[in-house]
Amino acid sequence: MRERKKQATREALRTAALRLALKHGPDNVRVDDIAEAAGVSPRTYNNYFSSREQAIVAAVTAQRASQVAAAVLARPAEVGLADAVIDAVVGQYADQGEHAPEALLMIAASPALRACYVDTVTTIEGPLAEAITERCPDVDRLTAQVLAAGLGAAAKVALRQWLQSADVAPSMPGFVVPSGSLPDLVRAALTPFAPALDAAAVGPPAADPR
Amino acid sequence: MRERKKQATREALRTAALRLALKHGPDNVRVDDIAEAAGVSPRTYNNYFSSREQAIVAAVTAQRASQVAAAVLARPAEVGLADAVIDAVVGQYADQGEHAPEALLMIAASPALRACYVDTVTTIEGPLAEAITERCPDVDRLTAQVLAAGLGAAAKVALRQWLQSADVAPSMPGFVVPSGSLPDLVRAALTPFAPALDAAAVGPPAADPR
DNA sequence: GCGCAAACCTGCGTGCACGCAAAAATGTGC
DNA sequence: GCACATTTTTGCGTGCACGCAGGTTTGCGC
Repeated sequence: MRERKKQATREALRTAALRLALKHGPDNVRVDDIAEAAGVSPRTYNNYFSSREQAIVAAVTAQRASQVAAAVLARPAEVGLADAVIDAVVGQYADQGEHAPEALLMIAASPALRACYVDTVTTIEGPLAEAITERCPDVDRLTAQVLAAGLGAAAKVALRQWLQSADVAPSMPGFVVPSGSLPDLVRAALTPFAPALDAAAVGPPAADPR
Repeated sequence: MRERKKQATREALRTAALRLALKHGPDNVRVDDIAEAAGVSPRTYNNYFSSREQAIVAAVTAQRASQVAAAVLARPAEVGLADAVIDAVVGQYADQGEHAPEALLMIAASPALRACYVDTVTTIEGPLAEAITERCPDVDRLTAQVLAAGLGAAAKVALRQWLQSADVAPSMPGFVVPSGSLPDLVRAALTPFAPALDAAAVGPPAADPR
């Protein structure tokens, strides 16, 4: 019951942060404003989010981590690890939720928000590693962690590039329209790791014969 | 000639930061102290380093980025990309410089410093990507970036684990002795990516026949 | 209901990162 | 050597993150 309230506060902070940021622009929102809008003290804000941008971004990326893990395990057992994992991650960026378009535009326009948004990919690495070991119990812990981290890093590269493709053009402020399909870019970024994933899934303890 | 002076200031700040941190403990050093010891204003400090920990850590990791890139290109052309790259990265953690032992101990003991130290691995990713494309001009830019990022992520996992292996044991403060060989750990962390590296080096544009 | 322990929220104080604009230092053409 | 354009340094002000030490709420056993 206590947990209920905590999640509620989290949610309130997230949505308040996003709403205010969209309304007044990301630089014209102070932490105090968000806290007040959510009905908590400014100090409490930092018990939930350790930076100002984090709350705004969290409104968009809230349950990505758990979704990815679930998606990996949801793939039929026949498909290889590489396909399962890559499809799962790509799927996360296929459907950006409801009000995401405007939010993403704002995030793309602000360097600080961009960086924070890209960093949230890190949160999927833990669950992803667990999902990998669950699907392939033979790969050892370190390898699973490393593979998950590698995939996360690849996704970050893709995200960064997609978000950046905006401000290369000397466009007027607000005119940031990331070009190309994000899912395609993510898939392209993850594909180089397919050999590593399949190799790990097949013969983890096999010392290479030399 | 101007560049000279900047590098000198950087160096002064780095060494001053490390010296003071070792002397008084990492938490008892303010940026004002470091700045004063280096003979610049506190504000200038933040023109060179964007966080307090960064200067301390930089004293240990200063030219790692360029060294890795050089090491990759130094390997004879016959050895595969995977071996070349992995050896180069592992080599970076084989010989910790002169006064590193005590510095590393301090870094391992402070969570903030640990995080910052791990983050410096990011700086090698750019040069590493360049080195990869230089060695294998056929791999496209995105793939090279992704591979470099993946390797960086793997190295971070290894580093984090090594540094953390200390405070698992309920040891008394200061008694943090990372166990096991760091180079071995790093190699183990990077090895899962070997198949991906070799696959990229061999047939990058080959669409998989289906 | 009642008291108690744990978890949580809050105010305060400190140190820090960084934008901004003026001042100082460093090169450049003449 | 002298005026000038650039780059660096610096002081100042603001907002932010977080440790700490109470006060407040929440849930549990009785």
